[in-house]
Amino acid sequence: MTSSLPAGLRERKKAKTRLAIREHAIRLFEEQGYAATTVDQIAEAAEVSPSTFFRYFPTKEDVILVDDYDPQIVAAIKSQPSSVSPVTALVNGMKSVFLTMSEQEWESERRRQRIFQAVPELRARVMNQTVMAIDMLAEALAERDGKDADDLTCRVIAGAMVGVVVAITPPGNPNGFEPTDFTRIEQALTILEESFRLR
Amino acid sequence: MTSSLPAGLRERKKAKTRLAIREHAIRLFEEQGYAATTVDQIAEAAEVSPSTFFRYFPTKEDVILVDDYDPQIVAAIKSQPSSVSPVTALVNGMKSVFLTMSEQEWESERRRQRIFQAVPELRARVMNQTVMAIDMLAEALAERDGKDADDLTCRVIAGAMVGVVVAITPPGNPNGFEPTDFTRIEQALTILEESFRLR
DNA sequence: CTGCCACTTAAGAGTGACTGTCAATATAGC
DNA sequence: GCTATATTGACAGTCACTCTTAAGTGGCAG
Repeated sequence: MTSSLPAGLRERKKAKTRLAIREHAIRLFEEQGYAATTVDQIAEAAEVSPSTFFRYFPTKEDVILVDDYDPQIVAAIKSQPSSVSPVTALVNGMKSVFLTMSEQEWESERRRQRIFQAVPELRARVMNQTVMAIDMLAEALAERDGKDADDLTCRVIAGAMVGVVVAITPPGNPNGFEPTDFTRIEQALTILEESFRLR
Repeated sequence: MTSSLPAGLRERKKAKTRLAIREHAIRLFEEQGYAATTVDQIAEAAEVSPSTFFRYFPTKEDVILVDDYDPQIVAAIKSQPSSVSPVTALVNGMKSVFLTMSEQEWESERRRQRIFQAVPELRARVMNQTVMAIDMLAEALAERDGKDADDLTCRVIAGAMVGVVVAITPPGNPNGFEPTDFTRIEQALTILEESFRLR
């Protein structure tokens, strides 16, 4: 019950190597800072060659830049009936993902967030990822409501909701995203909700 | 009436060098592509040394990444009475900036946008800049309405409006931001407006 | 069990962005 | 003119990232 079904021995080895690189990378980033850590150091710690590092991650940034959660949230939104308002659907979707995370997952997420906050370069890429999420969200809303995939109103709602989340996500908090902060997001979305007449 | 008041000869020379670097850089980006253009090439074209390039622009990206407009829009918003709704204030602010731009400025802006669209790396930094603009906008709204600088409702409104603009800004259009597209943004913000009860 | 194929890896050379230092030159203020 | 300061170019060095080549390893057919 390690994870899913890594049939071949090759696949398992790859997954292990990938994980080893990421964990050593994050550890080194925490210990020495992001900029001060070289790819060579990460490769050495993970016991692979530097070129192998780049076979697993296209750039040094990507080693820490993986977001598994957005797609899960989008899926959770799609599964809700269109009788639920967009804001409620988003809040429910976020709850179903964040409130079922194990303490271990939270800890891992916290470590990543802390590094993001400290490195403007990484922050920029995370923000960009978030902006990309608007598209997915707009599509999910449209699908749920049986509208056109590029329906303008859906795009507006999706954009507004993501904008609110970004605006409220604690920029000063060095730890990023705590379960506590989640209530703040819910509160902010409620303010938006109260301003919505649509649907 | 060239621009402001470049008293010393030193200042004038600096401004000229800065402009020369930027213009040659943008021209080369258009001709050869962003990645294929080296800093050395830009420096040579602008007749300065590579080290001088980095004295004017901290990174290669920064040579094309200057946004003079956001602060102007924010200023225009602040100057409006609080009787005007946030959305209307934003639309008016954007109008006062974009509709008074000369054709030359539009052309220059189009060229930049075209390069942004083509280079994911630059897109990410622009998006990040846009997200940063939420803070400025939230502050401007709060100041205008005599509220606390970090008033939650103002942050929500600012986030939602910026989110909508980002969501609607033509991602497919290789030219980015045309006067025509501006009406689309206004339309989208109107949809949001109609959904606002606040103020 | 054995040899073959596809995939994965290490090693090394090369490119280009970016940093820091140092000396030479140009400018501004006196 | 003379001096403090600002700007510059030359140079060396680091590091992310790419590409090529050769060797190792798992999976599979004979």
